[in-house]
Amino acid sequence: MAEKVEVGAKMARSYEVEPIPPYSLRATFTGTEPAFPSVFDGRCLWRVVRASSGTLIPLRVEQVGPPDDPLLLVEVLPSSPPASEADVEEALRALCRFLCTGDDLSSAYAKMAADQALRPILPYVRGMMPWTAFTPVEGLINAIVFQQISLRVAFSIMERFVKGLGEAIRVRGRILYAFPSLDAIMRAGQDGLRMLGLSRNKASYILGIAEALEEGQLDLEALSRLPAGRAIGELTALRGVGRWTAELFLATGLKRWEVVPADDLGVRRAFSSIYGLEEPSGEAIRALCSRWGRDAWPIAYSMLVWAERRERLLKLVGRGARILRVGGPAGT
DNA sequence: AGCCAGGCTCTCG
DNA sequence: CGAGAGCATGGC
Repeated sequence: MAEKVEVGAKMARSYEVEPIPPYSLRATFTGTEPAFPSVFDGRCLWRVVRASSGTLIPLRVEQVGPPDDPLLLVEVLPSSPPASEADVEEALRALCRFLCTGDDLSSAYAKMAADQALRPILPYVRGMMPWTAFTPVEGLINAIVFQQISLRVAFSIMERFVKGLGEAIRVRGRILYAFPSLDAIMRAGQDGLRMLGLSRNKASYILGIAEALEEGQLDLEALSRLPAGRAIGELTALRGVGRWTAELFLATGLKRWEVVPADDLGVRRAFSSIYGLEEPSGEAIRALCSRWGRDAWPIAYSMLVWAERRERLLKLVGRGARILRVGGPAGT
């Protein structure tokens, strides 16, 4: 321990990461924010990583190259205790997984280009990586918090949850938060969680999951090795986890991209408007996605973002000017 | 004001 | 079994 004190105490260390192009941090996070405590300020992504040693490691990431020749500058900000080499390596690995720097979307793009309805979307989503949770645990808790309520509300509750239970770190004149530990969540208990805006049900779901994780009855990483169907089965056995939650978790928490939360309201809206389907069922969407294999979630996510963005645009235009209608379902 | 929002569980018939 | 109520907060 002692010899590491002077190494990282004051000086920030920085690293370079070369993502697989095309890659755009800005396209990935503007309009589609990461869940708190990951923060994107328009230029940099800020995040505190909890290493398995327990050390909290604050990171700052900035993209310096263009999407087709991308380079990420990662700064390991000073912390106390200072991060060891092993801590830093672990933090960088987690960061790259989160940022999808090693994920090649070229086959997803090829499939979109070959699809009449998706080809026009492609230029708008190139370089945007699928929304991802920083860790599996975070992904599962996010998915539970996101149930039913609007994204706006869900994000604000996540922020209260993290600020209420996660460690705060002051760095570069900013306050960053670590995602709450399982201990902190369990200490908060039912009442503590409810105070943060969670419903009775969601508070108890999250407590149940935290306990199962702590006692080793639940191993989220182990689900990575199961076929998707079996993983969904294991997950839905948990109280508070239905099919939607299990699928969203697999796609965003474990990056099982052959899985799409097909019953999701936003996904259904996207498939409806882009393919001109009327109230498509989850099964209809699954059928369409199944031919995309592991590109299913990146493609569905692209559709989701584009449809949402277009909706917002139409709403905006609708207020002032005349609408020039382009494509979409023949709605009356 | 009241309803809906990126669901799930519990209850009841 | 299928249908319905209740739930947290924020926006419209």
